[in-house]
Amino acid sequence: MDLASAADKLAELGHTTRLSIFRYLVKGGMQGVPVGEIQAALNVPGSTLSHHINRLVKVGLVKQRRESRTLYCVPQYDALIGLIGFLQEECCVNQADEPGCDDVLSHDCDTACDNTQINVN
Amino acid sequence: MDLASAADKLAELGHTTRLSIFRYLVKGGMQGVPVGEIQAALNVPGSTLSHHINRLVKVGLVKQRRESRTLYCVPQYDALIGLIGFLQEECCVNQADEPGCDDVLSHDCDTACDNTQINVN
DNA sequence: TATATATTTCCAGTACTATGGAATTATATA
DNA sequence: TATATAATTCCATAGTACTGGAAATATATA
Repeated sequence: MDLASAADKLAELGHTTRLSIFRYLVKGGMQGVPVGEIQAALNVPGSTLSHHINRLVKVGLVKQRRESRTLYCVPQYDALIGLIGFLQEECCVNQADEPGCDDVLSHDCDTACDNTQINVN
Repeated sequence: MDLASAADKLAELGHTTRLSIFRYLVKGGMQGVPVGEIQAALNVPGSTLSHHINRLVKVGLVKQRRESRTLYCVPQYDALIGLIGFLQEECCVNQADEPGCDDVLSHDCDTACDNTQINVN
């Protein structure tokens, strides 16, 4: 992922309502959640919600699937994974031979199988 | 990290100039980078740069240390790690017994020691 | 003290974002 | 066709962000 599209995604997630929407969609799973259910759960007026969902769709974090009158919103895991990957590779693992974030990020791996030293670089 | 402060950090990283600044600081390492060096490297007017750096400082992604006339900007890895952790835990690992992002995110761990099945939940 | 360097704060203009009621579109059903 | 449901688009208003020149602050040195 390039810097510009990473910034776009970060900006859209950088709003409490939209971040809440995305989190709710993830909890709902891959089959998707109807707009109306999000509206009831998060208590956001319809038009406001629609604007926010549209922004998430525009940057590829959410896709929509219509089933008769109901629009299902589906979180795009790949987009988020790509974003996390950008942050880890471009903004975390550190090119100056210093610890950076590697120690903390590889922590789960180390404790899960504490035999090999993993070099993330 | 709670949702509100995650959103704050995401919003500040969601701007190409600020994301470039943060990435440049990470490349520079933990000793920090003078404001003037960032200005020369990214070719941003001083006052504009100062505004952007201040926003990164306000949400805890950057700290500053003065050494005589020079202000060094230091990236705060912990803040970014916390943010990545929030995204992984709240928006990626999936509560509905579906694959979610786990398969992709645990890939490095699995290949590093392909003996145990790691349960991220 | 006068001057130079490093950076910020002040200020103002322009642009974009957020919000939500009202009207509209899409679809289903009586 | 008339009515109901699901969600969007239209529209206007208010607020916030972005930008950068000019003036101010902080510090060092001649």
